[in-house]
Amino acid sequence: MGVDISELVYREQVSLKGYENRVMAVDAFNILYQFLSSVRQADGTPLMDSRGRVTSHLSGCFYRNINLLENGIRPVYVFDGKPSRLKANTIRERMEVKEKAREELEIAREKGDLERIRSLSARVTHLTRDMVEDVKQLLTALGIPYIQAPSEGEGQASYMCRTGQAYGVISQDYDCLLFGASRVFRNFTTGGRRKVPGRNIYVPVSPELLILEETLSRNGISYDQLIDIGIMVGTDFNTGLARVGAKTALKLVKKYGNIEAVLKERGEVIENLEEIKDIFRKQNVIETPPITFGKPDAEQIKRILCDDHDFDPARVDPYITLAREKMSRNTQTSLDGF
DNA sequence: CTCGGTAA
DNA sequence: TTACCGAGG
Repeated sequence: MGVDISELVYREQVSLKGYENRVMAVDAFNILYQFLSSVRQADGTPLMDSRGRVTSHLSGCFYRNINLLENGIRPVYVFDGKPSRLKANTIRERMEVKEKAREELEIAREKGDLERIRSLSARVTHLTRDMVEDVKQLLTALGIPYIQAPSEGEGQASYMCRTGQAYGVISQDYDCLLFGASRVFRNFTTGGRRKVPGRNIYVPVSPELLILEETLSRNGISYDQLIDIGIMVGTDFNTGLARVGAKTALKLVKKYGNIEAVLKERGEVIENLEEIKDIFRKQNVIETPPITFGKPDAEQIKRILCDDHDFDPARVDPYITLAREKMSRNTQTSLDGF
């Protein structure tokens, strides 16, 4: 998924504390896919309401936002728009992988292999229009703004970070660095551990902050060279060079200066090279999207979660109260600042 | 994923 | 307090 340059990226372990009143651009599709694949029962079934509609995304979105708000963070969700034509291959490959997983899931169900059923169920998840709509409504009810990106959500979120409209981007993907995001937060959650798939063991997971400038300076490369490295390794918009990982790509770029020189030296070609670079450098974005925070609307939240999707009010209510208090306090302090 | 009761 | 684990919808 995305570009794998993790070996080259400078990162720091952080916590959710210490980012009060910071605007964070959330890569919405990225986080929603996480919820869809992870918020499940032991047998792989997602959470559903009484009408059989999936609610995993709503559950994840609600609790995650409560946590962010509780820590004084101001999230802005950024949704994907129309993908670049160069992403067609990646999209088709993902569909094929899902189709294969669907077939394997049938077999696993027949065998009753629970662990396998669970991991395959996570892989076949698909984000529907309705789910996206559900989340947008919930965000509005929570007073959290969202932006519809013209094209790549990561590109829009990264642009907002690069231009200081957001402090950082919340995403699992390293692509954001190629899009120029100065700070990327991964695993930005409260949960301290994650289950290893297929094994009954857990590994500690804590939020980490990826820093673009440090990544560039410590590797002795420019931003353009980082993009070159990403393209050599492979992105959503191109297949990388055979047997070239992040470390090799770094060596090659440092030796020859840029990707064009590397390709010439090796007698290789990458189709649409300039267009791919432009996707990262000259993003198709809304330059100054409106960002307005509101107060959580208890009635709307309860209508969406409890009335429409069977959430237990006893579980929802206390968090609405918490969010409302927190949001009004934040509004107060930001007003005091002026 | 996240919550919350229970065990250590 | 912290770790674990079943349930949430």
